[in-house]
Parts: sequence; C-alpha cells; structure tokens
Amino acid sequence: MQATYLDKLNPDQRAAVVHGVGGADIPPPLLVIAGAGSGKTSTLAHRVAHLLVNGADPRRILLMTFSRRAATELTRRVERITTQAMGTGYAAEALTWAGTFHAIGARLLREHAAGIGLSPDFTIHDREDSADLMNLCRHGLGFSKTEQRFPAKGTCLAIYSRVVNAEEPLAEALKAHFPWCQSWEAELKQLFGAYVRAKRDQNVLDYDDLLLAWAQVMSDADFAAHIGGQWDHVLIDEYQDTNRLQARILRAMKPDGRGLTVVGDDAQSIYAFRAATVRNILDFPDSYAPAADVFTLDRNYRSTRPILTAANAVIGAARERFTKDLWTERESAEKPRIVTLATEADQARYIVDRVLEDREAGTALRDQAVLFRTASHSGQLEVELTRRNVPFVKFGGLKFLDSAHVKDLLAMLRFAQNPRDRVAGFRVLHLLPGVGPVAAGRILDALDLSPQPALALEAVAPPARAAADWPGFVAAMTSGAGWPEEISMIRAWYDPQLDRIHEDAEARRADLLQLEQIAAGYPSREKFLTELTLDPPDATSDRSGVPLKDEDYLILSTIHSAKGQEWKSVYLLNAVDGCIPSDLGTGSTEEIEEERRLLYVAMTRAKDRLTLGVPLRFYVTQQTRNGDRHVYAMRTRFIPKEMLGHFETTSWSPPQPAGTRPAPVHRIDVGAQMLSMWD
DNA sequence: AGGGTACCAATGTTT
DNA sequence: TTGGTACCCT
Repeated sequence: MQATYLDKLNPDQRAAVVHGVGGADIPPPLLVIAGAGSGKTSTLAHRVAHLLVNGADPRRILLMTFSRRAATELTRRVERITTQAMGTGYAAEALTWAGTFHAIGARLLREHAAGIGLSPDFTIHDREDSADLMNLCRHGLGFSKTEQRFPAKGTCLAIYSRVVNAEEPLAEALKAHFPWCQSWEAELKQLFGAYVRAKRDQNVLDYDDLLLAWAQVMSDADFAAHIGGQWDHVLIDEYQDTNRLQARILRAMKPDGRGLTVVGDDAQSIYAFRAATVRNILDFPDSYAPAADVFTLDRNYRSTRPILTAANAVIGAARERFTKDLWTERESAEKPRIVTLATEADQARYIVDRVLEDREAGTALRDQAVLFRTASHSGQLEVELTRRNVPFVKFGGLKFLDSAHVKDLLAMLRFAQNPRDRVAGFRVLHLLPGVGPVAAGRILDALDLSPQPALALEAVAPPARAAADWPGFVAAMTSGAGWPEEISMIRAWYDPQLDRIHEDAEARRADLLQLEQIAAGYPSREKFLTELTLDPPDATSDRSGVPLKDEDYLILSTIHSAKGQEWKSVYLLNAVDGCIPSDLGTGSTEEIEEERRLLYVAMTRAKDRLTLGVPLRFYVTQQTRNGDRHVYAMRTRFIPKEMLGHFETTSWSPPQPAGTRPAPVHRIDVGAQMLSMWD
C-alpha cells in the first residue's frame, strides 16, 4: 500500500523520495539531479516528510540550503505535507537544524566555542568589515605605500577567500585568478598571516571562517564523530553551488555517506566566482563505496514547450554537459521573444508598457519579473517605473545594511557584544566628535589590555574635546538594559549624531526606527547580529521598507538572486554581448561557460512568457549624465543565428506622440551658421 | 582631528 | 567627469 501524500509525485520523484527510507538502516547516500522546474523543492520536502512519517526524529535531521528563504520555504512545505499525511504534522520549527551552511557553521561554533578555543561571544564580520580589517593589516605591514601599487583591500580579501574556499595553494590561486598580483605572493602570504592573527586577537570570524573553522574542528576524529553523529539525515540543496571546503565538511561528518542526500543541477551552477565547483556534484556518487545512487528528474512542470526548447538549445551548446534535456507536456503556441530596441531607455519603456498591459489582462505584477546580469543594469528601468508609478521591489545589489547609518548602529551593538572587535570599535568611536584615528586607537589599546574590556570603557579617559559626550556614550553602550531595550538606548544616543553627520537625517532616522522594530523580533543581541550578518534583508524597494503583503509589486532581480524562483512572465534586460556574457569576465572558457549557464537560469525562470531585450545602443558604464559614450551591442553570443528559429524576433520603437510630425531628415547646422557670422 | 586635494581605477554576481 | 584612497595642510 502506498501513502496517499506521495500520489502527486511522478515515478522519478517518488523513487527519489522513498529511496532507502523505511528500512531498519539509515539510507545509503543519494544524489538527485533535478533540472530546472522539475519539482526539486517539492521532492526534497517530500523526502523529509517521508522520513518523519517513518519515524525519523526531526531534531536529528540537518537541512542545508543556499539561502534562508529557501530553508523557510522548505520547512513550510514539510509541515504541510506531514499535516496532510498524519492529520497532525510537524510544525516548521520542529526542524531545528535548517539553514545555510554558514548559519549552521556559526551555530555549531558558538555552541562548541569553549572546547575549540573560541570565545562564545565572537562577532561575525561581513564582507566590508573583513575588507576593513584586511586594510588595517595592510597598513600595519606598510604595504599601503609600496613603490608599485599593492592590491587593494577588496582584492586581497578576494584572494584570501579563494584560497580558503577552493583549498588551493596561494601560488595556484594567483596564477589562475589574479595573475596581475603574482609578484606580490610573499607579501600576500605575510598579510594573510597578520589578518588571521588579527581576527583571532579580536575574537572575530569572517564568512570563510564559519566554514574553515568548522572543517578544522572536524579534522579531530572524536569531534567529527560527535558532531556528525548529531544527525541521522543530512540533506543538501543546490549542491552544484558548494565549494571544496563544504564538500570536505560533509565527508568528515558522514564518512560512509549514510543518511546523506544531495540535490542539484550542474546546468545551473553559477557560483564559481565564490569557489563553487561543479566537481562536487559530479564526483559525489563515486566518493562512496558502494557508490551513491543517482536519480534524475528531467520532467519540467514550469515552462511551456517553446520556452523549454529555446532554453535547451542555449544550454545544449555548452562545452560540457552532464544532464539530459528537460521535457514538458505544457503546450503553447507562443515562442519566447527577442525584442530589438534602439536604446536602453526604449527597452525600459517597452517593458513597462508590456508589464502594465499584462496586468490589465489579469497577470498580477508579482507574477512578473525583470531579470538582469548586474544590479546596475536596472537603473533606467527603475526610473521609468517610478515615473509611471509602478511599485517594484529589487533583489540583489545594494543592501539596506550597506548604508552608513545602519552600519553605525550595528557597529555599536557589535562593539557592545565584543569589545575586542577593532573594526567595530573604530567605527563607533569615530562617531564621537573629537575622536579620530589616533584617539580611537589609544582607547582600543587600553581596552585590549584590560581583563574586563566591557567594564574598561568607563575607566577610559576620553580626549578633552570628547569629554562632554563621553558619559552619555558609555551609559548607552553599557546600559545592561537587556534585549531589545538596549537597541533603543543606543539608537537614542545615536539620534542627535545623525543630524550632525548626515544631510538627509530624516530618511535615515526612519530606517533606524525600522531596524529597531526588526530587532525586537529576535530573542537576543547575539542572535540579531548573527542572523542579520548571515542573512541580510535582500530586497530594496522604491520606498523605504518592504511593501505590505497585500500590495502588488513588480519583481526586479539579479539572475543570481532569482535562483529557485519562477514567474508567469519574465523579462531579461540587455541580452547582449558585454552584459551576458559580461565583457569583463570573458577571459577563460570556464567563465564564459558560467555566463551561458546564467542565461539558461534566467530563461528557465519563465512559466508562460519570456522576453529578451536587445538594446542596440548600449551605454558604457561610469558615464556622465549627459554623456554619449556608447557601444553598438550585438545580441548575446549564446543565441547565434541558427538558434533564432526558437524565438520570435521583433523590434520596437516608441510611438510618436499624436500630432507631431517626424523631424526633417536634414537638420540645420546652427553652429556653422553662427560661426559664419564671424568668419 | 579633520578637511581638502591629487591621484588612480583588475570589473560583477553573494554567504 | 565617477568615487575611493592616500597624503598633505591647517
């Protein structure tokens, strides 16, 4: 007899869901190759539910996803399925171990801090903080004033991150990815040593450390058995976008692979720049003896046949392929469109026209999305949407947390949490009028020497010019008011500084009030800081704050942020060479292949309608407002002439306003006429 | 301490 | 004619 909650699955999906479940043993390792729109999330959710229904303990299941959003979605679905299956289901919270690799790592390290030489109140640096600390080290070693220019802080961090995540020797990483920095190998090595020491001294971890320290802890056999033994089942989504370090962690936790399920699609691997390697998923089966079982889901439920045919053609031209073409039974007469436009402005107008037209015809704004390769490509579209009063939310690019005032407030909380965090300390002390780099450095040194840094703040003698502000500052920082009162006190202290530092204090004040509201939803300062760093709110909208739930708005998103999502109608901006592939990263064939997969990911987000925009005159970035530097763009190389049969190609230009006649072809040369007055 | 200036730019996608 | 950074001047 078969459980009815599995009825909706197709045979392939069902086979993957039930594989090895229900016996006396923990199931053997399993790989599910799940093409775009093949019901991957549903399959994963059903497998988890199936485990639970068969008596698995939800606290002994580890679910790792690519983003927090994906984890929430997955646990909600598990809850729905188990409820349907058993009458009363598992609440989503029962799955206590669900989140990103980094978030799980942070939690483990915090829990085991005492045993592994970490202080449990460590703070986590985001990318920008890490770059700042790298810069401090760079300065300390005198690399900022070398004869030849030393790599910038961001580049140094990128190199460091590459070495850590790809488990690549420095020399090789430089040669392959940063050839212009090769002459600095010795200095970089020295710099990274200083950077690692600084992090240790300051009780700080960066993103990479959350994986690296986890991996290192696992190299101790006892610890590995203890931690790996916490879970009977480990399920990982988007496995094609994991890196070598993550694979090593996994191997250490489950050496025989029992209980391991990984899901992914090599055709959608788009994070190589973050050291993700498709080898992880390809080599997975043979990493175990006996080899892992493999199931392939190639029936697509999302897109119409013409869209899928075009997407298959694009990915079919890839140099290396491991998955089969997707197929579907969703028929449609409508081919995806390639629309040629004169300029990006026309592209924006065209898209807004179509979006509004479709909304009139019944497709809500939120069932439509506009995708682009880089966050800045949507600028013109955002202007046009604002002008015509179309609400939208943008995913990717600049974040709420990147603004100076938000960072200030968070730095104060971080400094309260961890007084040894110098990056936070510098930022916070700089807020006091009369305190600059020298005084800040002196104060931080004094705190370092104290056995009780948190209390030492009161004992510090502030510079004379800051004396008036000092007591209030110390009181706010050390109020001990508890959470979330503490953030109110800190915000209250910061409030008057806002007017002093920033022109547009009012808008920023609103942001901070909103941040305070968000903070109240977290149980503690530490949780708030950690979760915010590891999973920052990823959307920005034209108004401050996220729109209300019942509002309708258009989605704008980078292709990367669109991963795992789908919409009825999808537009892709700038389907031209130079954007896809990005003209900056067309060095190696691997990079170009990744750009091809990016286009594939974008196209396979569409259910019913897909439109690619090809603006012919494409403005060069970093352009003056009225500048006219542009290049004549070509349609993306990933859709060559032979492929055009899969598309409907049209061009569009804005209609002339009624009553205006087209301008005469021969224009008068006013300049020449005026000159002729004097010549 | 902090404002001002001269100089340069190794891209962009994100946990 | 962008923006970040290093350095100089007060």
